[in-house]
Amino acid sequence: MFYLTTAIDYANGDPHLGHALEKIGADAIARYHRLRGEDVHFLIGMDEHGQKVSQAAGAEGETPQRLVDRVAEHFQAMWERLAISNDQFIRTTAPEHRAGVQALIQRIFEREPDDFYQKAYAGWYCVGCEAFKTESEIENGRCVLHPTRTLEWVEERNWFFRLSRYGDFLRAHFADHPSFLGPESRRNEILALLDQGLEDISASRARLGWGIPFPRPTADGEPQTTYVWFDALPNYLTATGFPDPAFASRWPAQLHVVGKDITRFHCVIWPAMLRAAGLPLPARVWAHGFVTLAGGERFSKSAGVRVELAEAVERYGPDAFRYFMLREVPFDGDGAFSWERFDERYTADLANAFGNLASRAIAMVERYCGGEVPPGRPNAVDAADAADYERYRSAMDGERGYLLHEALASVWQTVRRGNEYVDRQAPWKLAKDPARRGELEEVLATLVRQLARQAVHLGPFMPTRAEELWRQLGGPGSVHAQRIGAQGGPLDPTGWRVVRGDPLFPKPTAAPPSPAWAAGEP
RNA sequence: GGCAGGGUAGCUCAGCUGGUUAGAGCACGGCACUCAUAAUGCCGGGGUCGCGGGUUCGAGUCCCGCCCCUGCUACCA
Repeated sequence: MFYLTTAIDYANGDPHLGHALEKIGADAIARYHRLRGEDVHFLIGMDEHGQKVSQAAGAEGETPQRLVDRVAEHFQAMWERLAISNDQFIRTTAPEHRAGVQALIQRIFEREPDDFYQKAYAGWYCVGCEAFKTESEIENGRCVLHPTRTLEWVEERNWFFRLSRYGDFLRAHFADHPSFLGPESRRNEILALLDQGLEDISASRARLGWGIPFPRPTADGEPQTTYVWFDALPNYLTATGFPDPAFASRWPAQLHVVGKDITRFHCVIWPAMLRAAGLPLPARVWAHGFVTLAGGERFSKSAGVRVELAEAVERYGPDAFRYFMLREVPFDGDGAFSWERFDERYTADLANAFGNLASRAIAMVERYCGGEVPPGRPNAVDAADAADYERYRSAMDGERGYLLHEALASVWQTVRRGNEYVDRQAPWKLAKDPARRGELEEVLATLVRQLARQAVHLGPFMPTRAEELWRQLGGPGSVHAQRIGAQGGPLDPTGWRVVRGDPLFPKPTAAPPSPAWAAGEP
């Protein structure tokens, strides 16, 4: 069982490029593991509690539940549009999640009663925000967001979780499991954090309205609401059905895909919570970077201008968008989005290099072989491709981390090789000489073998276009049903009947998007 | 401030434990070809390898100093 998750998205706005990058990347990983024949469970979801949600709802004159219902629909519609293949979609407002969170807390109370304790929390409280403010949120003694209001010094009693106890455990776990957190730079940051020592964290709040009731009241009798850490992070666990004993058939997760900004929560707080509950830890956490907007172009954050996700997806369709994001933004760091780069990549990589290679190969099989792929044996081209696919594999399976951009680059090495091979062999010349029929057939068979491999390996990245190529090649069944790795023998397309179709990636006809950028929130 | 990682062709980057004329892709110029979405292949122009010292027969690659950029330095989900 390969159980992987993405961070649950906070339901206070619609999905943007950043959300999409994470889901697309995780989807490629999930689909890759399915190609390897593994039993995959892929979880995505929404984080729907908290002050900001209830405030946003209040501002729009509706209930928090109605707001999150609407936002969740927007997210799910987008993931469907992007062909995200999640097996499950969890929402923290679901009754099952609520029950799971409370069960987890109870379990910690039972196993490690000393890990929860009550303490008066004191701090500057902003009535406008309905929340306590930290130093960084206070300027001149006033809340940055509500400078007209006066901050109140408020004390309330709530539950704390003894995170400080788990520093040694976490250090040891990191030492024993070098690949627990990647990439390396994030790992080093967390190790530095652990060396500083940990402080305890809030587990409940009294003034929090929109959330899961904390299972135990405090001594002053005030009902408590579960604070974010114990509400949001356990979604990965509650999604398995916990505390139903069957949860163990899926837990622990093999991989949490998260943004680099929340690695700390996933690599310190979450493991400590699980440890306290006596539950196994996830095998790995991968922290991806962010999509930035290219400076010096038409877009800039300072101008309050941003790229609309829907517009980017519609530009060349979901598959091309997925390709661009995962090729251009290294999955272990940041990368910029710009329409110019998007157009360049689309034209050079997808339309010219790859789409056209498929077009010319399929056209020649039709013209010279009546559409039936001639027999052929693996040759030097296959051997060279194999080396590229070995790099693809090591970039995808976590061996060196999750370097999706490198995997794509490896496939494009084979595309480059294919174009070079066609020109060198010049099958259109061979076709004019009946004596060279054998050579012609070998060349065309080689090309189709290459394309078939490319279709299979690009399936995780461009599921729809890969399937369309597979269909045009005359491959059996679905490209996504193919298996690579140990169980998969070399593909042999002999006898397939190719079907010329529309270009996989038609050349752009329209000019780049007009300056219709929307002035949004910065 | 502290810790960490970076500054290499117009753009995005590769250059492992120091060693022949510093590489790739895109973009740009020329040539070739015609199967193909006027696509592709080949050749080429283009870089004081952030700045200044030092070690060495020899440094983008090591050492010192400086400049600039990014991330982290815990209750925002």
